[in-house]
Amino acid sequence: MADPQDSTDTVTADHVAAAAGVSRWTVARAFKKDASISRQSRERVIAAAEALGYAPDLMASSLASDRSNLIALITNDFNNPHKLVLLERLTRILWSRGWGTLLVHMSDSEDASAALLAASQRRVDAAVVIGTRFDDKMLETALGARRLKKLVIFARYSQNPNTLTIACDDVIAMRQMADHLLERGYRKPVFLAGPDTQSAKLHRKSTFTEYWQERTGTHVPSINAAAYDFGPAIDRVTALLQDRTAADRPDVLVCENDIIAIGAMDAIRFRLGLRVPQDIAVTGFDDIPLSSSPAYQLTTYRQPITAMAECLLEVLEGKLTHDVALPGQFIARQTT
Amino acid sequence: MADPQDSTDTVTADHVAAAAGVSRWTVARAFKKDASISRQSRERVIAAAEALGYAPDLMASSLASDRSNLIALITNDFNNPHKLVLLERLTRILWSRGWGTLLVHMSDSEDASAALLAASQRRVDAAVVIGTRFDDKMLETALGARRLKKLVIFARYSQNPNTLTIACDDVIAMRQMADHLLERGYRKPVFLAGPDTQSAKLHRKSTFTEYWQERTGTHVPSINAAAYDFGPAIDRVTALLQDRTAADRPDVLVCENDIIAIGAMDAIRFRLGLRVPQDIAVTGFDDIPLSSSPAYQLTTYRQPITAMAECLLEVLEGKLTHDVALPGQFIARQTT
DNA sequence: CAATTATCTGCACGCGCGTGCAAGAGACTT
DNA sequence: AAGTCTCTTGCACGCGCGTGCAGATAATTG
Repeated sequence: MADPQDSTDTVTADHVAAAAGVSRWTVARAFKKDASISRQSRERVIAAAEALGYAPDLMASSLASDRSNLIALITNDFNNPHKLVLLERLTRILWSRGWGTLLVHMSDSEDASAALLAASQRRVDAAVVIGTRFDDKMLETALGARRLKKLVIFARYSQNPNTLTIACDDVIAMRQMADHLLERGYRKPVFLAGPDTQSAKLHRKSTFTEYWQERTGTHVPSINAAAYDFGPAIDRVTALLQDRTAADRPDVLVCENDIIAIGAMDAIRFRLGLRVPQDIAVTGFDDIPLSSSPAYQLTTYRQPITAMAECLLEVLEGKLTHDVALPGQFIARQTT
Repeated sequence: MADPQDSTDTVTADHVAAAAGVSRWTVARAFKKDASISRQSRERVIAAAEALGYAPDLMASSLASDRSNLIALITNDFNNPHKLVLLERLTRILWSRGWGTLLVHMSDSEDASAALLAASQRRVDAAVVIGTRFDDKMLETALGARRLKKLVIFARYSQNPNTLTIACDDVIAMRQMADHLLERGYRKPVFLAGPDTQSAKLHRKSTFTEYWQERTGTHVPSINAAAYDFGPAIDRVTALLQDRTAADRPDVLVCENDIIAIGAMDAIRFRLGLRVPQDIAVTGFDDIPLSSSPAYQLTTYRQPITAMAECLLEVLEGKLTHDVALPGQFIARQTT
């Protein structure tokens, strides 16, 4: 056993053990919940630890066990402010339960494998892909090349059987949205989606169009913005509407998310000089902070992020092993 | 030495060593830049590693050396979309150079110590406090209680001598802003700052007011929003302006950052029914994506984030040991 | 060709802690 | 009081790799 009295500045469990008059392993037990240790030993150890400023080294702990308590948060879509909300909620909740979060950027599917590799080199217990645009090929890469204990798709759907999906229930959401629009008298919607991905399932679009068809017997045309960002949305909506007469226009733009909806509103107001909702109504999805600002007042749907994060915790703890889709909250504002 | 032939699925350097017919240490050298190793051994090792799917375990590596190549990114202000830009840039650049980024949430200065503790328990090589609101007391806690090898304040100023500051040069920026406003004929500015922190130096405000005083001999009144968010900014600006006559109003609101400026614009337009810039001009700081949208077209100042991130790398590599303030880029749009 | 130098390789030891087991200390029964 | 059970504690070993040095090999020189 190393001499705990030496003059290095790092305090290890050995130092605390010596100070408390117990063995190193008892020190470890004092810091472990539900460990078999007497109350008085634990108190003595904790007191000694505080006096010395000791805290267990999680890195060494990870090496010895094989849990790192580290989660890789993987995202590539940094244009959408909603990501900030998701990141905030996830990091806060995960850290409070003892999980560390490694933020990983993944711009294209080429460096997806690099990102996953880097994460696995740090022994992450799970990788969480956050509501991002990706194709299933990328997921295959992720699951194949490197052993990742778990891969969770958060706030998005995946049809890959080896992943776990935690998302908002888009079916409930979009039906509620459609009901709301029908009730308000809208009859000619156009669906504005993000970029056309190969395989990530666009539940929102398919649910809305199918349900609308079912209720009204009419087809819903759809268009795509080149990216999940307001700029491309502005361009696409301007292109769609600029040469149309009032009779020829859709009466509502149903957008896949808020950031695109905001682009759509900007196009309607500033490029075409029309009014929302009098000339064209708009709906979004996510309820980003900006959507409640007086400039937009967007009718949208809020994802149950906190509940989703709680689910993630259960998945990480192994208590939950199946996909989850949770209902969120419809929010009617001034754009419909 | 453990038998490399056993059936566990984790591939260690021992397995690769056996496959390549060299020792474990030669394997390590093959993965280390500038290591003393012959070209052919390196090639043989790399080939064997690829065949086996080996990648060095960074966690074990951290334990053995005492560099973790991990950086804690600490932030508390998740309302400002600018944070997303900063996070994106930092994670991308840091990961590409081999640093991992741990995202840490720090809501109040109470759990600041918890956050720093958690980070130090993971042996981070440095903590980077990102452009966040904080007081120096919190920094003291951070530096005192836990050994952190380095503490870098990013995109913000600190007067604590034990930290390193990497920021945009607010003095150059705000003088340029003032010159621009004077040139356009504005004479009655009000400065809109964020919440009043005890000690974080508000360079932007003091620079602007002092320089304005110097050039015009007139005093610049200033007000504070309750948070760095558009909601509180709307309230504060509405309160400031609602009962004033045109003659009694400021002619320009100089805002500490874009998100506050956007709140100010919303207040001017939607609460007071006035026009920007005809009735009141507005300026911001940061050039967040929304500022270039047709709805705002905000005159602002872009921080040199990439250059700042490069500086951070040099600090992490120990090549740079003093504070840095870099000039950004003034961007004139339609709000002045 | 021997001697010198430059280049490359192997190894003992340790980083700080977890796992699983076995021994010790009490508490309780008959 | 001896035996049984429960609670608590100590320990050998290993997690995968880095450090610093010494020995081995190759390259160079006179």
